[in-house]
Formats: sequence, structure tokens, C-alpha cells
Amino acid sequence: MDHPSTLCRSQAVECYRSHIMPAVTTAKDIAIQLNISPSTVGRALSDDPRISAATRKRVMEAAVELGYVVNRAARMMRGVPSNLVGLVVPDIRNSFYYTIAHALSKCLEAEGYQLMLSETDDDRNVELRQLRELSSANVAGIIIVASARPLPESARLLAATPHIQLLRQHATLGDQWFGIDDTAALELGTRHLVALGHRNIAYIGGSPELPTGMARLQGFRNALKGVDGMRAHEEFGVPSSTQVGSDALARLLALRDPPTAVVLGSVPTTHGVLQACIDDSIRVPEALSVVGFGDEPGFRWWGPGLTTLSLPVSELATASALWFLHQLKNRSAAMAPYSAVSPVQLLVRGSTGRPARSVAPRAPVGHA
Amino acid sequence: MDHPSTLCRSQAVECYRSHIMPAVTTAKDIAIQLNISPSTVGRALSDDPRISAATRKRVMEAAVELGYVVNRAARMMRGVPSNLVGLVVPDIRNSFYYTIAHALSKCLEAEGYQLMLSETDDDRNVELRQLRELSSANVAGIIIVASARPLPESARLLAATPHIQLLRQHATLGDQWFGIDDTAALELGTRHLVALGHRNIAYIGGSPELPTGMARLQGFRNALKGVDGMRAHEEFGVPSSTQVGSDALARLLALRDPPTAVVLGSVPTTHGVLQACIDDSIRVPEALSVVGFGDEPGFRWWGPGLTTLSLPVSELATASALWFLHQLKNRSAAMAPYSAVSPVQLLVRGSTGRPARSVAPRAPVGHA
DNA sequence: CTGAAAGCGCTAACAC
DNA sequence: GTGTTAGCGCTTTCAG
Repeated sequence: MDHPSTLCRSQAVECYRSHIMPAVTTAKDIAIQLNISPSTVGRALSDDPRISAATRKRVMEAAVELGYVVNRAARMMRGVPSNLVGLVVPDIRNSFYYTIAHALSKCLEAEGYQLMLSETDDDRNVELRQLRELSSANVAGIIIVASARPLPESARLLAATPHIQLLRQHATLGDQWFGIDDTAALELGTRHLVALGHRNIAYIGGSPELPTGMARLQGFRNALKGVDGMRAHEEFGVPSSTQVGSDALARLLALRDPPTAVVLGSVPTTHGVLQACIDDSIRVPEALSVVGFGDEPGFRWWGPGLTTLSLPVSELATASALWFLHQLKNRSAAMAPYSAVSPVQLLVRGSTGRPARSVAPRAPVGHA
Repeated sequence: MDHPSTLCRSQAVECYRSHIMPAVTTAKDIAIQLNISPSTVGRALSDDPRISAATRKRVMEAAVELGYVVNRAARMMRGVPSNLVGLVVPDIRNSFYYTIAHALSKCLEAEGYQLMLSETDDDRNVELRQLRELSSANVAGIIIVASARPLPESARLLAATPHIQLLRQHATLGDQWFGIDDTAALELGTRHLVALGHRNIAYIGGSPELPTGMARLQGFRNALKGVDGMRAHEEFGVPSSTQVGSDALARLLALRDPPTAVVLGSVPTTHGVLQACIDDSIRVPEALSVVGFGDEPGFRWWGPGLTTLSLPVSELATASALWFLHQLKNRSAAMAPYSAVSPVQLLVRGSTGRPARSVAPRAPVGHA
């Protein structure tokens, strides 16, 4: 039985002491140099009102001269929170997450915070390891896009730190959340297809075990409810990946009565479906209408241009960062529950049109 | 006169103590619980050979039960180097950099290191600030994609920490570098166009003040050297951006005798040019052949498929991470200069063909 | 206004 | 094998 890395202390650290530390100046050094006490130095450096202007000045000058930099480790041991904020995401290569990382980085940097990046690969064990790592680094707070079913221990660790959830919302992880209206998003995308006359529609998305996966699936179902003569297919992959998208599409198109349209419920599956359409030379939108999820650079270049659900990810990240910083400053109000949903938008481009064998009368779509 | 932020201690930290810290378990707590001494706990946790198996087991179990995580601040105060590695890049949204971040994160995590992410926006002042931050956070090392002309102070800070440069190579920042063969890359791309019969070719790339920008430009020039009747154009943007790409293309196509082909020297300019081609309905490759830089998801979807220079960025990052870890472990060999270049590959897709008014006899290209 | 002293959690001599 | 002790650099009472 192996133990978590944060628990392990046996990392190769042999001779760290034998090396000549480039003689870092400490507050004590300044004190000795000026022939005053270390506490006075500390107070001068932290702008304590009781220190005389003269002493403060002398200390400041000595500090610059000796190249003093505060020892964060020592300070943290006294309980002062670090200026580190942990960002926990499944995979930084997903446009959602690098957009978030960028926006957060900008906001946090402006307030003197640094970002610690942790990738979980959507694996809750990795997630726990990362959270332990962050907690042992004494981060001031954590911003997390959680995995499907976080471990109880992860919830405990989060509870001990100011944190907010992004996109995926788990009740067990607290009540501070920023996300998008996933259900509305898929309702919007699906209704668009229904309005075009499609009556045989497939949904391909991420795992319904994810809060977002479930919400999106729900949106798909809502949009179909009460439509006469509707045929629906639902396909998921765990974890959501490019492969899942292309495989699911292949399965669907091999059916006797294949869907005339597909609506996607995650960025990776969208990638997979787009690739599969090209590889198998599927005529879009004549043979198949496609509604994508997310708006990566390149989606508009694809085939006739991808009709897709565009999400305000950058704005979401900025809003959450501002709120989060607010929390860190006024820790009194820290525990107030808060959640915000951002609206989505349907970008209609060329990948959706009327079905070939539509129930509705065949008619020109009106624009090229 | 303001002092560096690392010197300042007056950050709002008012009431950090008055709050009920959810009772983080310490080694001492475990000791009390098991009725042994704290040092025994410490030794058990660090797999000290002198501890009996029985005791070790008891300690481990108690640790898990109480949810113990080591306090790194305290450990660092004892001189143990931190497990933080700084990653400094211009913008995490660029595919180069998120690919690098991901690969590094994977490698480092396996060895118990965490990534601190810093974005510089290619601004050397921001870069310096970030390096100061990292240094005061006591990072074990730094991996940096430097800005165009780093400040001397940045070089000093880097010199005090194990570090390697990625992609862009500055002599002032040390002699540990991993990059790609930029010159060969652009020679390859340009020669492809020359071989197709183009004699009026434009280069659009990033600033020649960047080592990479200069090397790529050089590759372009090399490929053109000695070709009869050659006309060449060179366009740069500082900093390299999407806008630069589209603007430059517009300028070029407005010429009396516009180029029949363009070869790109950066990811952002490639994005810009691709977008501009679509916006202005430029027929590719009939009216203009295009060789892109980098291989983002979506490049192959663009128009007839983008012929592009594919760079092994992920492999590069992994190789550098492994080397870097090696360095951190054997700090003795740390200072050996080392540099590695990775080869590039030309992915020929549909965006390049013979020029419309070719010098060479007009002929079908042979494949669809 | 300033000094003395205690202690944060951990590790490593040095005992036993 | 395990306990004792000291101290890393800083902040912060409590005394002057």
C-alpha cells in the first residue's frame, strides 16, 4: 500500500545543507547591522505605526542595501496565508481551461497572487493528490473544475480553504459556484434543429455523471419533449474524449435509420465528430446537420462553418476571479453561498440546415 | 520610491488569526494520539530505516485517519528546497505554451513537483516581476520562454536558480536550452513553395528581435538565396499577433504585383492570415499558396487543409522536463551547458499548389 | 517608541 | 528503536 505523496517525506534531499546558501540576509542581519532588535526591524518593514520615521528610514535603507527579501516560508509558519492560488482543471489543453487559466492569471497577478496549476485528467484520485499538494503548499485559495465524483477527502480539504467551483457544480464541494447555463445551452441548440424540421436527432456528450453532462443531457431532452414523431439517440463517453465523439458518430450513422442531425455536449466530442465527418466525407449539412459545443479557434473554418454553442468562458473566469479576490480580502463574508450562471449563445453558421427527408415540406433555406 | 513587492510585508492580513482554522493536523497531533514523540512520527513518515515496522504502520494509519498533510512552509524553513517549479510563458492560450504546460505538468507531477504558472505577455517588465515572485516563492527551478530582450535583473535572478530556456535562446540567460530548428523549419517551408514554381513569395512572422523570429527569417532568406528571378517580401509584427497577420496579408495583396505564396513564421500570424483569407474570400491555393506555422487543432480543417510546419512541441517539453528533473536531482552536474534542437516536419495538405501564372509550365498537380 | 521572549511545524543532532 | 532538544525566520504578545 503506497501512501500519498504529500505524506511522504523521503524525497531525495541528501545534501541540501552542505551547499553554500548564497548568504541570504534576514531581518536579524539588519538588526545587527543597525544595532537594534529584530522585532523593531520587523515592525519597520511592516509599516507598524509605532515606529519612528527615523528608524523606519534607516531600516528600509539597510534592507535595500543588504538585498533583503522576506522569507515567505517563515512568514507562512506564523499563519499568514500565502499569495498562491491553486487552479485545478482536468486538462489545460482544453480551450475552456486555458482560457480560464489566462483570465485568472491576469486578475490574480494584478493583486499580487500567483497561480499554481494542477491537472487532474478527470481522475478523482489524481484530484485528491493535487488538492493535498495545494493544501500542503498552504495556498490562499483554490479554484476548481471538479472531477465527476470527488472523493470525500477532497471535499474535506476544500472545506478547509477558501474556494470556488467553476463550471461543474457539486453540492458536496461547497456553495460557491460560477458556471454556465448548460441546460439552456442544449435546449437552445436542440430547438434550433427541431425548428429546421429534424425529427431524428442524436446527442453526443460527456458523462452524465458530471453535473455539466447531466445538465446538458437534460437540456437536450427538454427541447424534445412534446415534439410529435421525435426520435432521439443519446451517446456518452467516459471520460469525454475525441475518440468518443468519432466512435459514437460512426455507430449512429451505421444505424438503419440514422439521425439527420447531431448536437454535441462537450468540446472534445465536438472535435471527434468534426474529424470523423471529414474522414468519412460526410456531407454537412445535406446529409447531417451538426451543432457543436464551445467556440474554439478553427470551428468557424470547419467545412461550411460550424454552428455552435458559444460560451462566455473568459468572462466567466474573470467574474469568478474578481469575486474570489473579494472573498480573500474580506474573509468575514467568505462563507456566503453564491452562484452565478452565464448565458450562452447559438452561433448559426453553415453546418445546420433542413433535413434531406424532412417531415416538413422541402424548401430552400433562404440563404446560401 | 517604492520598494520591490518582495520586500513589502504590509499586505492586508488583518484578521487572519481570529478565524477558526479547521484544525489542521500536525505531526505533533499524531504523536499525541499514539502517545509517542513527534520525532518518531517524523521519522516514520520519512521512512527512516531505524523505525520499527510496527510503529511505522501505526503512524501511517493515524496519518491517513487524521488527514495529515505535511506543512511545507515548516519544512522549507529547515532548508529543504521547495517542490515548486516556475513556468514562464508569454500567453498560455497559445498552443505551443499550453502544450508545454501540459507536458511539463505531467512529468513534474510524477516526481512530486508542482507548476507555478506565470504569463509575461511578452513584456520584459512583467517578466521581471514574475521572476521576482518566483524567486521569493523559493522555487526549485524555472522553465522559461523569455521575452525579446530580457532585463539584466531578470538574468541575475535566473542565474541564482536552476533554470532552462525553451524555444527562444538568449545567451545572457544561461546555456541550458531546448528548442526547435527554426531556421531549418522555414527553409523547409519556403523551399516547398519554390519547388512548386513560386517566384514571388512573402514571409509574415514574429519580431526579428526574438531569437526565434530572427532564426525563422533567416531560414526564409536561405531558401531564397540563389533562386533566379526571385521576389520576396518580409513582414513582421511586434508583438506577433493575429491582427499583424491579417493586416500584413491585406497590405501584400494590395500590391501591384502581389505575392503568389506566403509562408508564416508564428502561430498567431498564421491565425490572422487564415482568418483574412476567409474574410476576403481568397482562393487558396489557386490565387495564393499558404504555408502555416505550427499545427493547431483546426488547421487541417481550414479551407483545403493547411500545409504547415509541424513542430514536436510536446516531445520538446517532455525532453526538457526530464533533463530539468535530472538537474534538480544531481545538482553537481547542474551547470553543464546543454542545448538541443528538435527537427520539424512539413505537413503537405491542400493549401499549397503551383502559382497561377507560374514561370514553370502550367501542369496539373497530380493529386486532387 | 523599543526590547525580550515565545512559538508556528518540522528536522536533525545528540542522547538513552 | 525511540525520546529530547534546539533552532530555522518571522510575528506578536507582553514588558518596559
